[in-house]
Amino acid sequence: MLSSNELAKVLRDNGCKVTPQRLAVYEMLAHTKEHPTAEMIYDKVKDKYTTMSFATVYKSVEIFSKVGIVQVLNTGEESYRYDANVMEHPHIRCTKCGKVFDVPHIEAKQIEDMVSKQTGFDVNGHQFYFYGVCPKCQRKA
Amino acid sequence: MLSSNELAKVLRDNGCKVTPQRLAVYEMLAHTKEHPTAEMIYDKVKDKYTTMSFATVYKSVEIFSKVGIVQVLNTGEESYRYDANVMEHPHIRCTKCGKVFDVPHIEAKQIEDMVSKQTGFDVNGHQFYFYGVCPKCQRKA
DNA sequence: ATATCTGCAAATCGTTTGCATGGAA
DNA sequence: TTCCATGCAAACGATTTGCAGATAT
Repeated sequence: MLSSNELAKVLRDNGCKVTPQRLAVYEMLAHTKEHPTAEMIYDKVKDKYTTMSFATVYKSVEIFSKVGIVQVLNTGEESYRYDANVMEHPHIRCTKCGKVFDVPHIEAKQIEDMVSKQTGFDVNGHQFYFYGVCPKCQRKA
Repeated sequence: MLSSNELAKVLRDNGCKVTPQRLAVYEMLAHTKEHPTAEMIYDKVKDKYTTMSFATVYKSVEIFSKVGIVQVLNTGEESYRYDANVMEHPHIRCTKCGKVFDVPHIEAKQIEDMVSKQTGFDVNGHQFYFYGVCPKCQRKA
């Protein structure tokens, strides 16, 4: 979660220009907890920047991902989701309503160490996805 | 991992016909550890059944997945991978060569319980993906 | 006999790319 | 002024679908 100034600095430090579109895309990501897809970002940002295009959304999140200020999620759906919280943390998707939530915390270091021992891999990352029915959908049933 | 007879029974019990193509696709999946993509399945099975089509591969794995004898993996790549081992188990992908391997075992029950308490979800599944460099690629470097 | 399956080709959908114009430095 | 970015439209790649002919039961 960077402020606009911090974001601008990161972009410039990486030889990228600071544009209103990029600010808007990052802003949207920093202010949501819904782990939006490219389409959700586009729909939201288009309200303010009516000329916004899908291409710009994709190009923006690609840069953000490359410079390490946004992470890309793939929860097994058709489309990617994006998260401005770059701390590795588990996610859980409701199989009824499709919403994706954060899971507070899991001490993954030990687990990675164990996996490294078991497989001989030099482990440098992971993604944990859980699936189930969210509290709201449980109440509906 | 079902025998041909067991597979035939499962298919018939679900109102599906037993065809040579379906047997071949399942056979291929049951005899590999490489967690193949649809393309890898197609390439392999085409050697024996020269008329095999992509459509049939996709339709076959969809049925297998629906009746619960194949699981679909999504390790964050462009394409899905398929696994005839339906036991929930973690996978690890080498970021150099792209190969996907099984991770022996993690006691996930406790972790799911913890996630359930933290989120209020009725948790009924998970996918754990690890990323790193495999032993072979480490030696090359 | 009849419902299902195969396999081709066309369609779809998310994502990427080429390129002319526009904007940041 | 000089790149780099935007945004349209076309391209792309994995997957899905429609449908006519073939096959399992």
